[in-house]
Amino acid sequence: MNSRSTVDSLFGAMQSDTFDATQCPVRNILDRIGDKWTSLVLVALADRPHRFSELQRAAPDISKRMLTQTLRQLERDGLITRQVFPTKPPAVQYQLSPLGVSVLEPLGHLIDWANRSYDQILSARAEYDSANPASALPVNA
Amino acid sequence: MNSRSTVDSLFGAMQSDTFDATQCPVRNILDRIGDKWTSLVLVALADRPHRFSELQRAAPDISKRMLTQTLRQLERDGLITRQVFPTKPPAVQYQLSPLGVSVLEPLGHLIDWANRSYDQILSARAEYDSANPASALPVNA
DNA sequence: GAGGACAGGTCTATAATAGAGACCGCCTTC
DNA sequence: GAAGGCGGTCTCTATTATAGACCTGTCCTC
Repeated sequence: MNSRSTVDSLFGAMQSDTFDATQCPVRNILDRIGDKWTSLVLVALADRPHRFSELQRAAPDISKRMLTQTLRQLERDGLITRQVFPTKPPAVQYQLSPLGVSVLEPLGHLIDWANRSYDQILSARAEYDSANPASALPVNA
Repeated sequence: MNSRSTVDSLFGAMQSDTFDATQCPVRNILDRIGDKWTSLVLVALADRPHRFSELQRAAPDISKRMLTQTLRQLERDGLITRQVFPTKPPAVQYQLSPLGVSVLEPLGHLIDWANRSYDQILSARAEYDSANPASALPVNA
């Protein structure tokens, strides 16, 4: 039933019938990139290495717990490195690894698209909401 | 390899001090792109328009509820269109809008990166986990 | 040598979210 | 007239995120 005509070479693997979506590399990674804080941290670190509390200040609405978790995941995935300096008050520096740097380029494309398209999306939302006034997202209501 | 200057200009706005992260277009959109099902749906629709149940079959582990919700959001954001055909059993067709098509390119870059980097990430994870055996992610434990 | 400030976290309790799966009205097919 | 597909919605429960208190140090000041 499922048309397995794989037109696009990029998406082909994701569209084949035998594809096991539950252990998809792409989904695995998109889940990480897309979560609420990861990309923010990556962008902050794109500029220069940051200490823990610098990152906290850069994104004031992230809780310590979430920041720790995000950083751990990124470290585990090899996108950032964590360096502890045994200075007077021990300092911890996070910085992008080469792999982490390499994600900035595709991420940058997406950010660029987001910026370019934001207006369109906002007006699409406004239009949708005015067309569906009472039940914008009935599933959630 | 990586055009650092481009990155800087792209991320500049996100790095400024006055930047209000809570209503950041990019985060807004990344949250959507990055959520568990959105990109999967987009990729499926990249091939051709799909009906509701076709999408369900394409991603067997998505529940109807989540699929509905994902589609509503995408429709609201103007990335896909929803067309109801009053046929014998009424059919609903979802397809990408021009805006939806336009996101495929940056998304494709990211997917491409994910595929290329997956091995590195896996081995980074393995290394991390063997270096931190008991407490891979203590925050969650 | 007590008190406070900071760093870099961890722990707990609660709110929000995702997910499974039952249900529904309508139609067609057996 | 029973069964099954379509395109959903609804309810209930498990998972996850978030806020915010707490903790272990090391300074520094008094």
